[in-house]
Amino acid sequence: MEATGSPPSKREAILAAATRVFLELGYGAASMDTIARAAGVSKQTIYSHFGGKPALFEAIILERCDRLLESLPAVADAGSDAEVALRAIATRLLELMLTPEFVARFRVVMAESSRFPELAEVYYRSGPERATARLADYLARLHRRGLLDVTDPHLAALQFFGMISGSLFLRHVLGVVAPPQSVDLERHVQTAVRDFLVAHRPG
Amino acid sequence: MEATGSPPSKREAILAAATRVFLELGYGAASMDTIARAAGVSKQTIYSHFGGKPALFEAIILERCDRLLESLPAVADAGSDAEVALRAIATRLLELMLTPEFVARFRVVMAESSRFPELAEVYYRSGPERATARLADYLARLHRRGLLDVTDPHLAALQFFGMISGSLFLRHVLGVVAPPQSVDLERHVQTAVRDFLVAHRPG
DNA sequence: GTCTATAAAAGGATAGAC
DNA sequence: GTCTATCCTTTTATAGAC
Repeated sequence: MEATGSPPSKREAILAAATRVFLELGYGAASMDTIARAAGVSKQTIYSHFGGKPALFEAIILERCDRLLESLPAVADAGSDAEVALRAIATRLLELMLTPEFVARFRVVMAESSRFPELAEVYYRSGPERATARLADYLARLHRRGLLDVTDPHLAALQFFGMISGSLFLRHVLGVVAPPQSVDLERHVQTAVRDFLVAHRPG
Repeated sequence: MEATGSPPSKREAILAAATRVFLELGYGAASMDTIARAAGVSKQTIYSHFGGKPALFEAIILERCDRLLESLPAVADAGSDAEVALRAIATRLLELMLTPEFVARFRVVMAESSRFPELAEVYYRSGPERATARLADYLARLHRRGLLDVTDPHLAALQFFGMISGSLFLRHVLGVVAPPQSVDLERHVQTAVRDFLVAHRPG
């Protein structure tokens, strides 16, 4: 909104600080005092700009909601080999989802999904859902060109993403650091993509 | 612990009420006052039995932690067809994970995984990890009998569970109720199992 | 707009009677 | 063991000066 110029305004300072504090402490434990101190402003300034704690929270969650998707490769549009493209997509997805910031954001959105149902839904629609739709489009194109056998692109996309990220993300989001059976990410991606291609081999 | 007899003791009333309140409101928003009222006891009685809020929380999470796994079918041990067995496992897994209680429990454990790191780890180890290990065992047996080609049972189990539950659970845990593209669970399971079998066909 | 100071409320924990 | 009443801290939100 506000097409304010270049100087790092108080508003931006508040947004940055609030993001840090909310993601680190969660909604409940993050106090307006802490955020104010972290931003180097007074509490009143925050209330002037955002109105209250709930509004500030929604602002910082929705702020970068779309940017997460942008980083998913448009590699699907490149005319490269399907296996190469799927590996690139899978690798990028994992790199993104295992990021501490992504995990923290996911945690806090889910934790507050009862208090902010609309927020959780917007988060899902602008993130996972659009990513799935984009992959489904790509798979449909491969199907039409006869390179892959995908009768239900949407379902296939869901299962592909689940196979890639499902178990690993679960472990990460629960904060399990030292797994008994460590997983080699590269090998994981390679195996999953190969299995997917075998299952959808045309003819 | 306490081999107390049959009468619905105050302790059990507290545990039941605390479970309800914690799962519904989350750790932060659940006050000891609310729990006391819900249990029909005074606050002091709770403090006498459990010592404090953190201890009470850990008690109610760890209480049923193991029971979740028990309900996963030991169907793998039956000498039935691999496809039938995998479908049964997948179906049971989804039935379990899409339960409101499971989702609520998962949400609250993850939301508090920063405050209770050990708790989150115990939760993971006694739930997802053991389930994965059990499935990996089953896949290894199928491999030895030449019925399936599974060189890395643990990895395959992770990917199978991910493919089955990953995307659907994500959507559920974010509270998305009305999906744009609804998913037929039975069809989902059938497709996933078939793809898995094709990818691991021996020979 | 921004700050300091304060109000008003809620929650975790405890003291003391029975 | 259990209850009632209370203390103390923290937190959201606002009032008023500059």
